[in-house]
Amino acid sequence: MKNKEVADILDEIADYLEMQDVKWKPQAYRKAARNVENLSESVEELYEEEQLQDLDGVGENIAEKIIEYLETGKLEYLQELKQDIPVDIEALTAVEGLGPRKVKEIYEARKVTDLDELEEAAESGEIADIEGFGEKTEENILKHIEIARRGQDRMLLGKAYPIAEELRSGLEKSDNFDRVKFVGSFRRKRPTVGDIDVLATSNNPGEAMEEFAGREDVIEVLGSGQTKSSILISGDLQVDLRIVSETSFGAALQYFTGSKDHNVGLRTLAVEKGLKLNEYGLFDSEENKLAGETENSVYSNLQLDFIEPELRERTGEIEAAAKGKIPDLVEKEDIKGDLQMHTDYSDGKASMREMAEKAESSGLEYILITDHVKALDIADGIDEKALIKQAERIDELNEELEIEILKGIEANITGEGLDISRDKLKELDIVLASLHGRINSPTEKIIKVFRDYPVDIFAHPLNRKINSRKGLDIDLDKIIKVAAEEKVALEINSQPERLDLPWREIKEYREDVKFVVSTDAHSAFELSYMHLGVAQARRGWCSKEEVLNTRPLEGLRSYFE
DNA sequence: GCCGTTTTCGGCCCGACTGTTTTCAGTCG
Repeated sequence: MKNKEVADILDEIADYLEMQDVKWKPQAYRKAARNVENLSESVEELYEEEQLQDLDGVGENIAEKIIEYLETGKLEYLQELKQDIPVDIEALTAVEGLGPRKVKEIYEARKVTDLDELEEAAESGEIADIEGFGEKTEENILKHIEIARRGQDRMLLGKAYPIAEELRSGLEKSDNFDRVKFVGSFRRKRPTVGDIDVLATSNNPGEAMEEFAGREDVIEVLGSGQTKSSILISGDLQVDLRIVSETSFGAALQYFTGSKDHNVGLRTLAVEKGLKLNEYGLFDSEENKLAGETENSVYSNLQLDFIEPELRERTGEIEAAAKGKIPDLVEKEDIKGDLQMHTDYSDGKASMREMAEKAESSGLEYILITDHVKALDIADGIDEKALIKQAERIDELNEELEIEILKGIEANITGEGLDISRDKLKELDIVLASLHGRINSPTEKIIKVFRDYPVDIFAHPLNRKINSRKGLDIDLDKIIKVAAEEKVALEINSQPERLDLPWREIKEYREDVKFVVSTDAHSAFELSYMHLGVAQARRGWCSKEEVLNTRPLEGLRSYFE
């Protein structure tokens, strides 16, 4: 899968063209880059099937360049562009406030090509002297160069959540704020967020902005105006606040939630209908406002069903909404049980009782205990003897507690099969299998395990870790075909750094296979991650029917039998 | 460079904010 790689190349071309003040081409390259990046299949596949030009924004020229890069690993055109202005464009534009044009001017005036040279030039006062630059720009460069150097990863959604909630409760308590809503990728529940966007209404915009910029956790105020402010809070997390009027709150909510591509699609549709859509509302050709107070009114006036924020990624949601084909998405309240968690029998921190009581208090009807098998060296696993003891303990707790505790295990897919015997598995209610290390020909091994063992759930299928580990290179088409035949459900793992199966794959396969959403909790607190997994199921267009643990216990059992 | 049931040529999103300017360009989202 070289989608990200190809997208980066196209973005780099756009940067260089922008430096040279070329018109329109940069946008064309960026559009193509976004569409390659957002592909659900691999760009290599499109190339092999000679379908690159079917992609919106990819014409003859860009297709040729993609082909050259895929075939040779290089791109002559980009090399040439680089020769004219040999700078590390990616690193330099990562400095807040520096874009391609300024990078070019700094290069031409001071021969700065990378972050070290930039720092040197700024420290010795050589930047402020460049025409069009000044003291402030130089200061800002010095202030932001360290952040650029750290090459910040986007923050995990699960990590941003508590920060965002605290922020919201603070703003909601204040008299300066009336309505407070999250927008942007946080509202769309993308697995990672670049910043947190907040939309608000206020009777006192000036004071509201002042209060926002004066918060205790503010490290730096990046900008502050009448309607828009940006701050940097602890952990290098940027928070943007926009204050809008009550009458256009819905339109602003729609606009700032994005995604950008979704909005482009909506605006195009508006234009086709002779209307105009912006962050202030939906207008007809005489500038009469047709909608804007609520988000719903914007969609309904475009003759569209309401589109949930999680779906707004331009993967066909606008077309579906026009035909009334948006699925009724699964909700966290639909979830009746949690089918992966670890206890102090293996590497979990809490006892079974603690886990069960916490799950019960959050309204679940059943849980599945899935400690690791001992053979797995990454965790302090459970052996067969302890498994018997655990089963007895589960029986005891089931006598005592309302919630039903099911017996399970997370078995490891090894080179030879599973690291636990078939006989042992038969004594369990539900069996999870997963991959941890790397093995040779994983696709075949996984399929063999599905065929040979009574596996019910394939846990965290790609075994990816966001920002640190790429997913396994496995053939999901083949695996899911067998999973469907053997009634193996695919897990949507709710751990913030996993969120695996990822949403694009969920969307692609949701008609072929069933899913379960589980927390994989290793502590009682982590049981609260369920909403993160549900959000990814929603991003994957899943309805309640496609998620097995929305069923009451009997329904779940009957599926796996 | 891409795209088109109004076009194969002429459009391509645009407003807020900052810093540097005396009216605007660059950046960001």
